[in-house]
Amino acid sequence: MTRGKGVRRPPQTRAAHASGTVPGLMDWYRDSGRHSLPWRFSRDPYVVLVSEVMLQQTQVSRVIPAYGAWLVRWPHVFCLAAASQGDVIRQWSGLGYNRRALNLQRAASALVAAGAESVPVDPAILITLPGIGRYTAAAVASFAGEMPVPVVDTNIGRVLARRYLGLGSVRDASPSRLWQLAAELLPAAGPAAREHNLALMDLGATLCRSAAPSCGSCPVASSCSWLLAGRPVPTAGTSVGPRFETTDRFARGRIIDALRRGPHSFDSLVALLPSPHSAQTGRLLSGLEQDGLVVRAVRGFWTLPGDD
DNA sequence: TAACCGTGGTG
DNA sequence: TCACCAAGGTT
Repeated sequence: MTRGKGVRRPPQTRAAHASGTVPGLMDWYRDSGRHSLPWRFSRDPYVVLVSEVMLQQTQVSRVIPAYGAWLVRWPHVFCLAAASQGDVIRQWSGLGYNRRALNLQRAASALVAAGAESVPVDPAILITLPGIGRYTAAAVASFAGEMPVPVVDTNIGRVLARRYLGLGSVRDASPSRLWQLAAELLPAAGPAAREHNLALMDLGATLCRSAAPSCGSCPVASSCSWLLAGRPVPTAGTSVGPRFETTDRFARGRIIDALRRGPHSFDSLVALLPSPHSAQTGRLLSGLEQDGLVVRAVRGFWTLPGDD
């Protein structure tokens, strides 16, 4: 397939890092960036899209093995578009937020149905696809397409909020302000913008962490508004929810995981929940059916879509 | 817009 | 132990 076509090491020449819009950032990135993350060696927009969707609210360490296995099985957008939904949901096992898997294939199918021969890198097109929002569209455009577009994820947002706005938490900053800041700081050339975006992201992920940031090692500490203000404490977090095991999210996950192993009767699905109630199970199955994650089969059995 | 959507790691 | 968090998106 075309997967290997765009593979190359990120440029690490001195010239690419000699200057930057954030003093100190690119020199730090050259020495301390996460250059070995597998998806950074590719410029194939399909490959980058797969990584970005998997990384939505999911840790890097959990994505790495899933990413490799996914691309072995479906190395091109054509392959994913032709896969069965059940197989796609099974392959997503362990990543959570199973609608992401379905949306990723819906996006692939929509592209192929529209005559595309590859995943586009135009963020205006990408954002029209299911499961792709502002961040993911920008990430594919910048990281795969090397287009000079700003990128704001939770890491970059936190770095910008602290360094430029003096806010301890990204939750205290307005998203539009963060995107505006990211645009103002963006280098003009696409390849340089890509490295800049990755550098900000790595700084947020490794030093400028949400909890216990390592300001002592930070390359921009001397100009950080938040640090200079004495690291004021962020506003209080959200209220505490119920135990996870009592939530719909947990029960939905149990049901999907059971159906990954094969069809189940309604009664067997009721039985595997922490507190077995047929009313709750029926409500959950209706919701899952609405999402397209489960299908009613014969004789009151339930399956993953494509397994029936 | 606030709530919802999984799962696992962490201090 | 547990509240918080993790390369967000959708409704």
